[in-house]
Amino acid sequence: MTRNEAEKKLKRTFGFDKFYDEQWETIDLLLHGKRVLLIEKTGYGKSLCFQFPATQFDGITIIFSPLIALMRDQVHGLNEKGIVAKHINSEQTHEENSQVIQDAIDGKIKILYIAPERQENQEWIEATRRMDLSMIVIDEAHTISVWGHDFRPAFRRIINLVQLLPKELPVLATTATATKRVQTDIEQQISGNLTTIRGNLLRENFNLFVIETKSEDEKLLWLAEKINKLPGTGLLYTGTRVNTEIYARWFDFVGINSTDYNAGLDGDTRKEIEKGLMDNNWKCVVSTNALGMGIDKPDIRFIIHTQIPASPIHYYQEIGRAGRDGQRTFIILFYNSKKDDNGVPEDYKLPKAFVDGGRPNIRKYQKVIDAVKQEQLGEKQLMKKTNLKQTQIV
DNA sequence: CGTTTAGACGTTATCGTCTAAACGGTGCTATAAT
Repeated sequence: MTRNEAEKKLKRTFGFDKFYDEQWETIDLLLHGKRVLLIEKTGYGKSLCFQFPATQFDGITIIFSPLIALMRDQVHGLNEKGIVAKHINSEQTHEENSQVIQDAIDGKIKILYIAPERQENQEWIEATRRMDLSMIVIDEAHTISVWGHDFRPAFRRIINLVQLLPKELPVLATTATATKRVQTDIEQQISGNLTTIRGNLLRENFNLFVIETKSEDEKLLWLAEKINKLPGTGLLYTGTRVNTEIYARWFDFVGINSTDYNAGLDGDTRKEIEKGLMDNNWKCVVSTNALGMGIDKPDIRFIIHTQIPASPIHYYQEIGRAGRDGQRTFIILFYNSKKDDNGVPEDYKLPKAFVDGGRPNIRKYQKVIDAVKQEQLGEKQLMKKTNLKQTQIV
Protein backbone atom coordinates (compact mmCIF):
# COMPACT_ATOMS: atom_id res chain seq x y z
CA MET A 1 0.00 0.00 0.00
CA THR A 2 1.37 3.44 -0.93
CA ARG A 3 1.05 6.47 1.30
CA ASN A 4 -1.40 7.92 -1.18
CA GLU A 5 -3.67 4.89 -1.03
CA ALA A 6 -3.42 4.79 2.72
CA GLU A 7 -4.41 8.42 3.07
CA LYS A 8 -7.52 7.85 0.98
CA LYS A 9 -8.54 5.10 3.36
CA LEU A 10 -7.61 7.31 6.29
CA LYS A 11 -10.03 9.97 5.11
CA ARG A 12 -12.86 7.47 4.85
CA THR A 13 -12.54 5.84 8.26
CA PHE A 14 -10.89 8.44 10.48
CA GLY A 15 -11.70 11.70 8.67
CA PHE A 16 -8.09 12.96 8.45
CA ASP A 17 -6.56 14.06 5.13
CA LYS A 18 -2.90 13.26 5.74
CA PHE A 19 -0.52 11.39 8.00
CA TYR A 20 2.38 13.22 9.65
CA ASP A 21 5.67 11.93 8.22
CA GLU A 22 6.58 10.02 11.38
CA GLN A 23 3.09 8.53 11.58
CA TRP A 24 3.40 7.16 8.07
CA GLU A 25 6.94 5.95 8.71
CA THR A 26 5.62 3.97 11.70
CA ILE A 27 2.59 2.62 9.87
CA ASP A 28 4.66 1.61 6.82
CA LEU A 29 7.04 -0.37 9.02
CA LEU A 30 4.16 -2.12 10.79
CA LEU A 31 2.47 -3.00 7.52
CA HIS A 32 5.75 -4.67 6.56
CA GLY A 33 5.78 -6.76 9.73
CA LYS A 34 8.42 -4.76 11.63
CA ARG A 35 8.75 -3.84 15.30
CA VAL A 36 8.61 -0.16 16.26
CA LEU A 37 9.08 1.93 19.39
CA LEU A 38 7.32 5.26 18.83
CA ILE A 39 8.10 8.14 21.17
CA GLU A 40 6.00 11.24 20.52
CA LYS A 41 4.60 13.88 22.82
CA THR A 42 1.06 13.95 24.19
CA GLY A 43 -1.53 14.86 21.59
CA TYR A 44 0.66 13.92 18.61
CA GLY A 45 -1.64 11.19 17.36
CA LYS A 46 0.11 8.02 18.41
CA SER A 47 -3.10 6.02 18.64
CA LEU A 48 -3.71 6.43 14.93
CA CYS A 49 -0.40 4.66 14.28
CA PHE A 50 -1.88 1.39 15.49
CA GLN A 51 -5.57 1.99 14.92
CA PHE A 52 -5.09 2.55 11.21
CA PRO A 53 -2.95 -0.52 10.45
CA ALA A 54 -5.17 -2.61 12.73
CA THR A 55 -8.08 -1.89 10.39
CA GLN A 56 -5.98 -2.99 7.39
CA PHE A 57 -4.95 -6.39 8.75
CA ASP A 58 -7.13 -9.47 8.34
CA GLY A 59 -6.80 -10.68 11.92
CA ILE A 60 -6.98 -9.16 15.38
CA THR A 61 -4.76 -6.56 17.05
CA ILE A 62 -4.18 -6.92 20.78
CA ILE A 63 -3.40 -3.84 22.80
CA PHE A 64 -1.84 -3.89 26.26
CA SER A 65 -3.19 -0.92 28.17
CA PRO A 66 -2.32 0.08 31.73
CA LEU A 67 -5.68 1.48 32.81
CA ILE A 68 -9.29 0.37 32.45
CA ALA A 69 -10.26 4.03 31.94
CA LEU A 70 -7.97 4.22 28.91
CA MET A 71 -9.42 1.01 27.47
CA ARG A 72 -12.94 2.32 27.91
CA ASP A 73 -12.23 5.68 26.22
CA GLN A 74 -10.43 4.15 23.27
CA VAL A 75 -12.99 1.41 22.69
CA HIS A 76 -15.73 4.02 22.81
CA GLY A 77 -13.92 6.22 20.27
CA LEU A 78 -13.27 3.33 17.89
CA ASN A 79 -16.83 2.05 18.05
CA GLU A 80 -18.06 5.52 17.12
CA LYS A 81 -15.97 5.28 13.96
CA GLY A 82 -17.56 1.94 13.17
CA ILE A 83 -14.51 -0.16 14.10
CA VAL A 84 -15.24 -3.27 16.16
CA ALA A 85 -13.17 -2.87 19.32
CA LYS A 86 -13.70 -4.47 22.74
CA HIS A 87 -11.90 -4.91 26.03
CA ILE A 88 -11.50 -7.61 28.62
CA ASN A 89 -11.21 -6.51 32.24
CA SER A 90 -12.48 -6.96 35.76
CA GLU A 91 -15.29 -4.44 35.35
CA GLN A 92 -17.06 -6.94 33.13
CA THR A 93 -18.53 -10.21 34.40
CA HIS A 94 -16.75 -13.47 33.75
CA GLU A 95 -19.45 -14.34 31.20
CA GLU A 96 -18.99 -11.07 29.35
CA ASN A 97 -15.25 -11.59 29.18
CA SER A 98 -15.68 -15.16 27.94
CA GLN A 99 -18.00 -13.90 25.23
CA VAL A 100 -15.40 -11.35 24.10
CA ILE A 101 -12.78 -14.09 23.97
CA GLN A 102 -15.08 -16.23 21.84
CA ASP A 103 -15.76 -13.31 19.48
CA ALA A 104 -12.01 -12.77 19.18
CA ILE A 105 -11.48 -16.42 18.24
CA ASP A 106 -14.31 -16.22 15.72
CA GLY A 107 -12.66 -13.23 14.06
CA LYS A 108 -15.41 -10.80 14.96
CA ILE A 109 -13.14 -8.24 16.64
CA LYS A 110 -10.53 -5.96 15.04
CA ILE A 111 -8.99 -4.40 18.14
CA LEU A 112 -8.94 -5.93 21.62
CA TYR A 113 -7.71 -4.14 24.76
CA ILE A 114 -6.38 -6.03 27.77
CA ALA A 115 -4.28 -5.33 30.88
CA PRO A 116 -0.89 -7.06 31.00
CA GLU A 117 -2.04 -9.01 34.06
CA ARG A 118 -4.39 -10.92 31.75
CA GLN A 119 -1.33 -12.82 30.50
CA GLU A 120 -1.45 -14.80 33.73
CA ASN A 121 -4.97 -16.07 33.05
CA GLN A 122 -5.12 -19.64 31.77
CA GLU A 123 -8.36 -19.25 29.83
CA TRP A 124 -6.86 -16.28 28.02
CA ILE A 125 -3.54 -17.96 27.22
CA GLU A 126 -5.27 -20.96 25.68
CA ALA A 127 -7.61 -18.73 23.71
CA THR A 128 -4.83 -16.65 22.15
CA ARG A 129 -3.47 -19.78 20.46
CA ARG A 130 -6.73 -19.99 18.53
CA MET A 131 -6.81 -16.34 17.48
CA ASP A 132 -5.61 -14.95 14.17
CA LEU A 133 -3.10 -12.45 15.56
CA SER A 134 -2.11 -9.54 13.33
CA MET A 135 -0.29 -7.15 15.61
CA ILE A 136 0.67 -6.55 19.25
CA VAL A 137 0.67 -3.06 20.73
CA ILE A 138 2.04 -1.91 24.06
CA ASP A 139 0.41 1.43 24.84
CA GLU A 140 2.05 3.81 27.34
CA ALA A 141 5.15 1.65 27.11
CA HIS A 142 7.13 3.66 29.67
CA THR A 143 5.11 1.71 32.23
CA ILE A 144 7.32 -1.29 31.38
CA SER A 145 10.18 0.64 32.91
CA VAL A 146 8.43 2.81 35.46
CA TRP A 147 6.00 0.23 36.89
CA GLY A 148 7.37 -3.08 35.65
CA HIS A 149 10.18 -3.41 38.18
CA ASP A 150 8.15 -3.25 41.35
CA PHE A 151 4.60 -1.94 41.12
CA ARG A 152 3.12 -3.99 38.30
CA PRO A 153 5.54 -6.76 37.34
CA ALA A 154 3.16 -8.02 34.67
CA PHE A 155 4.46 -5.22 32.45
CA ARG A 156 7.85 -6.86 32.33
CA ARG A 157 6.27 -10.20 31.51
CA ILE A 158 4.78 -8.86 28.27
CA ILE A 159 8.20 -9.64 26.86
CA ASN A 160 7.64 -13.37 27.43
CA LEU A 161 4.78 -13.22 24.99
CA VAL A 162 6.62 -11.05 22.48
CA GLN A 163 9.51 -13.51 22.39
CA LEU A 164 7.15 -16.34 21.44
CA LEU A 165 5.75 -14.40 18.50
CA PRO A 166 6.81 -15.06 14.92
CA LYS A 167 9.53 -12.61 13.87
CA GLU A 168 7.39 -11.13 11.12
CA LEU A 169 4.47 -10.22 13.40
CA PRO A 170 4.36 -6.43 13.82
CA VAL A 171 4.84 -5.07 17.34
CA LEU A 172 4.39 -1.44 18.32
CA ALA A 173 5.27 0.22 21.63
CA THR A 174 4.19 3.82 22.14
CA THR A 175 4.88 6.41 24.80
CA ALA A 176 5.16 10.15 25.32
CA THR A 177 7.59 9.77 28.16
CA ALA A 178 11.00 8.29 27.63
CA THR A 179 14.46 9.36 28.67
CA LYS A 180 17.30 7.63 26.84
CA ARG A 181 17.51 5.21 29.74
CA VAL A 182 13.86 4.21 29.53
CA GLN A 183 14.17 4.01 25.74
CA THR A 184 17.11 1.61 26.04
CA ASP A 185 15.26 -0.48 28.61
CA ILE A 186 12.24 -0.89 26.30
CA GLU A 187 14.47 -1.60 23.29
CA GLN A 188 16.26 -4.37 25.13
CA GLN A 189 12.98 -5.89 26.26
CA ILE A 190 11.32 -5.97 22.87
CA SER A 191 14.57 -6.77 21.04
CA GLY A 192 14.26 -8.29 17.58
CA ASN A 193 14.99 -5.80 14.82
CA LEU A 194 13.31 -2.86 16.46
CA THR A 195 13.16 0.61 14.91
CA THR A 196 12.88 3.52 17.32
CA ILE A 197 11.20 6.68 16.09
CA ARG A 198 11.76 9.53 18.48
CA GLY A 199 9.93 12.78 17.83
CA ASN A 200 10.41 16.21 19.29
CA LEU A 201 9.30 16.08 22.95
CA LEU A 202 9.75 19.80 23.61
CA ARG A 203 6.61 21.56 24.87
CA GLU A 204 7.08 25.11 23.58
CA ASN A 205 4.11 26.56 25.46
CA PHE A 206 5.41 25.60 28.92
CA ASN A 207 6.87 28.14 31.33
CA LEU A 208 8.82 26.27 33.98
CA PHE A 209 9.57 27.70 37.43
CA VAL A 210 11.30 26.29 40.46
CA ILE A 211 10.64 28.01 43.78
CA GLU A 212 13.08 27.29 46.58
CA THR A 213 11.74 27.58 50.11
CA LYS A 214 13.05 27.05 53.62
CA SER A 215 9.86 25.66 55.16
CA GLU A 216 6.49 24.09 54.40
CA ASP A 217 4.68 27.26 55.53
CA GLU A 218 6.37 29.28 52.80
CA LYS A 219 4.77 27.03 50.19
CA LEU A 220 1.32 27.45 51.74
CA LEU A 221 1.64 31.23 51.92
CA TRP A 222 2.88 31.57 48.35
CA LEU A 223 0.03 29.44 47.07
CA ALA A 224 -2.63 31.28 49.11
CA GLU A 225 -1.55 34.53 47.50
CA LYS A 226 -0.89 33.39 43.93
CA ILE A 227 -3.13 30.52 42.86
CA ASN A 228 -6.20 32.62 42.14
CA LYS A 229 -4.03 34.90 39.97
CA LEU A 230 -3.02 32.02 37.70
CA PRO A 231 -5.11 31.62 34.55
CA GLY A 232 -7.72 28.87 34.19
CA THR A 233 -7.86 25.52 35.94
CA GLY A 234 -4.91 23.45 37.09
CA LEU A 235 -3.57 20.57 39.15
CA LEU A 236 -1.59 20.65 42.35
CA TYR A 237 0.42 17.54 43.15
CA THR A 238 1.41 16.70 46.71
CA GLY A 239 3.69 13.90 47.83
CA THR A 240 1.32 12.03 50.13
CA ARG A 241 -2.40 11.38 50.50
CA VAL A 242 -2.54 13.17 53.83
CA ASN A 243 -1.15 16.29 52.20
CA THR A 244 -3.91 16.37 49.58
CA GLU A 245 -6.32 16.91 52.47
CA ILE A 246 -4.14 19.42 54.29
CA TYR A 247 -3.63 21.56 51.21
CA ALA A 248 -7.29 21.36 50.17
CA ARG A 249 -8.41 22.45 53.65
CA TRP A 250 -5.94 25.31 53.64
CA PHE A 251 -7.21 26.45 50.24
CA ASP A 252 -10.76 26.28 51.55
CA PHE A 253 -9.72 28.47 54.48
CA VAL A 254 -8.07 31.13 52.30
CA GLY A 255 -10.85 31.18 49.70
CA ILE A 256 -9.38 29.07 46.92
CA ASN A 257 -11.90 26.75 45.32
CA SER A 258 -10.39 23.25 45.28
CA THR A 259 -10.98 19.59 46.03
CA ASP A 260 -8.69 16.75 47.02
CA TYR A 261 -8.14 13.50 45.12
CA ASN A 262 -6.17 10.31 45.69
CA ALA A 263 -6.40 6.57 45.17
CA GLY A 264 -7.85 6.09 48.65
CA LEU A 265 -11.19 7.51 47.51
CA ASP A 266 -13.85 5.14 46.22
CA GLY A 267 -14.37 4.73 42.49
CA ASP A 268 -17.54 6.79 42.22
CA THR A 269 -16.04 9.76 44.05
CA ARG A 270 -12.97 9.61 41.83
CA LYS A 271 -15.07 9.61 38.66
CA GLU A 272 -17.09 12.54 39.97
CA ILE A 273 -13.95 14.59 40.59
CA GLU A 274 -12.53 13.66 37.18
CA LYS A 275 -15.72 14.89 35.58
CA GLY A 276 -15.72 18.05 37.71
CA LEU A 277 -12.19 18.76 36.56
CA MET A 278 -13.30 18.56 32.93
CA ASP A 279 -16.13 21.00 33.72
CA ASN A 280 -13.81 23.45 35.53
CA ASN A 281 -15.70 23.11 38.82
CA TRP A 282 -12.60 24.07 40.82
CA LYS A 283 -9.64 26.39 40.48
CA CYS A 284 -7.45 23.37 41.10
CA VAL A 285 -7.58 19.72 42.06
CA VAL A 286 -5.17 18.74 44.83
CA SER A 287 -3.92 15.24 44.15
CA THR A 288 -1.29 12.55 44.48
CA ASN A 289 0.07 11.09 41.26
CA ALA A 290 -3.09 8.97 41.07
CA LEU A 291 -4.58 11.66 38.84
CA GLY A 292 -2.94 11.59 35.48
CA MET A 293 -2.75 9.08 32.69
CA GLY A 294 -6.13 9.06 31.00
CA ILE A 295 -7.06 12.62 31.91
CA ASP A 296 -7.74 14.05 28.47
CA LYS A 297 -8.36 17.74 29.18
CA PRO A 298 -6.83 20.08 26.59
CA ASP A 299 -6.71 23.25 28.69
CA ILE A 300 -5.04 22.47 32.00
CA ARG A 301 -3.40 25.87 32.49
CA PHE A 302 -1.02 25.16 35.35
CA ILE A 303 0.56 22.30 37.26
CA ILE A 304 2.15 22.80 40.65
CA HIS A 305 4.24 20.27 42.56
CA THR A 306 4.66 20.84 46.29
CA GLN A 307 7.20 17.99 46.40
CA ILE A 308 9.69 16.75 43.84
CA PRO A 309 8.57 13.49 42.17
CA ALA A 310 10.64 10.32 42.32
CA SER A 311 12.45 10.92 39.00
CA PRO A 312 12.58 13.20 35.93
CA ILE A 313 10.47 10.59 34.12
CA HIS A 314 7.77 10.94 36.73
CA TYR A 315 7.97 14.73 36.48
CA TYR A 316 7.77 14.86 32.70
CA GLN A 317 4.86 12.43 32.80
CA GLU A 318 2.97 14.46 35.38
CA ILE A 319 3.45 17.90 33.79
CA GLY A 320 2.82 16.41 30.35
CA ARG A 321 -0.91 16.44 31.01
CA ALA A 322 -1.05 20.24 30.91
CA GLY A 323 -1.47 22.62 28.01
CA ARG A 324 -2.34 20.21 25.23
CA ASP A 325 -4.07 23.06 23.40
CA GLY A 326 -0.73 24.79 22.89
CA GLN A 327 -1.67 27.85 24.98
CA ARG A 328 0.70 29.29 27.56
CA THR A 329 0.96 26.99 30.58
CA PHE A 330 2.61 27.50 33.97
CA ILE A 331 4.63 24.68 35.51
CA ILE A 332 5.75 25.32 39.07
CA LEU A 333 7.88 23.15 41.34
CA PHE A 334 8.49 23.81 45.03
CA TYR A 335 11.63 22.63 46.72
CA ASN A 336 12.30 22.96 50.43
CA SER A 337 16.09 23.02 50.58
CA LYS A 338 16.40 23.42 54.34
CA LYS A 339 18.83 20.83 55.60
CA ASP A 340 18.34 18.57 58.59
CA ASP A 341 21.02 17.65 61.15
CA ASN A 342 22.57 15.18 58.72
CA GLY A 343 22.79 17.77 55.95
CA VAL A 344 19.98 16.22 53.90
CA PRO A 345 17.49 18.66 52.32
CA GLU A 346 13.93 18.16 53.61
CA ASP A 347 12.34 17.62 50.22
CA TYR A 348 14.90 15.05 49.20
CA LYS A 349 13.59 12.55 51.72
CA LEU A 350 10.15 11.63 50.40
CA PRO A 351 11.20 10.90 46.80
CA LYS A 352 14.16 8.97 48.17
CA ALA A 353 11.81 6.90 50.32
CA PHE A 354 9.81 6.01 47.18
CA VAL A 355 12.92 5.12 45.20
CA ASP A 356 14.33 2.99 48.03
CA GLY A 357 10.93 1.44 48.65
CA GLY A 358 10.92 0.20 45.07
CA ARG A 359 13.09 -2.64 46.19
CA PRO A 360 12.16 -4.28 49.48
CA ASN A 361 15.04 -4.62 51.89
CA ILE A 362 16.65 -7.95 52.72
CA ARG A 363 14.68 -8.42 55.92
CA LYS A 364 11.43 -8.34 54.00
CA TYR A 365 12.67 -11.00 51.59
CA GLN A 366 13.65 -13.09 54.61
CA LYS A 367 10.21 -12.63 56.13
CA VAL A 368 8.53 -13.99 53.00
CA ILE A 369 10.96 -16.89 52.69
CA ASP A 370 10.48 -17.89 56.32
CA ALA A 371 6.70 -17.77 56.00
CA VAL A 372 6.68 -19.91 52.86
CA LYS A 373 9.06 -22.42 54.44
CA GLN A 374 6.66 -22.96 57.34
CA GLU A 375 3.58 -23.62 55.27
CA GLN A 376 2.23 -23.30 51.77
CA LEU A 377 0.41 -20.00 51.42
CA GLY A 378 -1.55 -18.13 48.78
CA GLU A 379 -0.69 -14.57 47.89
CA LYS A 380 -3.41 -13.04 50.08
CA GLN A 381 -2.57 -15.24 53.05
CA LEU A 382 1.08 -14.39 52.61
CA MET A 383 0.26 -10.67 52.66
CA LYS A 384 -1.64 -11.16 55.89
CA LYS A 385 0.97 -13.30 57.52
CA THR A 386 4.00 -11.15 56.69
CA ASN A 387 2.14 -7.85 56.90
CA LEU A 388 3.63 -6.83 53.55
CA LYS A 389 1.99 -5.43 50.46
CA GLN A 390 1.25 -7.37 47.32
CA THR A 391 3.99 -5.57 45.39
CA GLN A 392 6.58 -6.59 47.93
CA ILE A 393 5.74 -10.27 47.69
CA VAL A 394 5.26 -10.88 43.98
C1' DC B 1 11.25 14.30 57.87
C1' DG B 2 6.33 13.66 60.29
C1' DT B 3 2.89 10.36 61.30
C1' DT B 4 1.07 5.89 62.31
C1' DT B 5 1.34 1.28 64.11
C1' DA B 6 2.97 -2.62 66.99
C1' DG B 7 4.01 -4.32 71.06
C1' DA B 8 6.28 -4.22 75.56
C1' DC B 9 5.51 -2.79 80.12
C1' DG B 10 3.58 -2.69 84.67
C1' DT B 11 0.54 -4.03 87.50
C1' DT B 12 -2.40 -7.20 88.40
C1' DA B 13 -8.28 -7.86 84.81
C1' DT B 14 -8.49 -3.52 81.92
C1' DC B 15 -5.75 -0.79 79.72
C1' DG B 16 -3.07 3.82 79.56
C1' DT B 17 1.70 4.94 78.53
C1' DC B 18 5.73 4.63 76.43
C1' DT B 19 9.27 3.44 72.79
C1' DA B 20 10.83 1.46 68.57
C1' DA B 21 9.89 0.42 63.95
C1' DA B 22 7.57 1.11 59.73
C1' DC B 23 5.59 3.91 56.31
C1' DG B 24 4.83 7.33 52.76
C1' DG B 25 2.73 6.86 45.69
C1' DT B 26 0.85 4.75 41.31
C1' DG B 27 -3.71 -0.53 39.52
C1' DC B 28 -4.57 -4.77 37.64
C1' DT B 29 -6.94 -9.42 39.03
C1' DA B 30 -8.90 -13.26 41.62
C1' DT B 31 -10.62 -14.88 45.80
C1' DA B 32 -11.75 -15.33 50.66
C1' DA B 33 -14.82 -13.89 54.06
C1' DT B 34 -19.18 -11.75 54.96
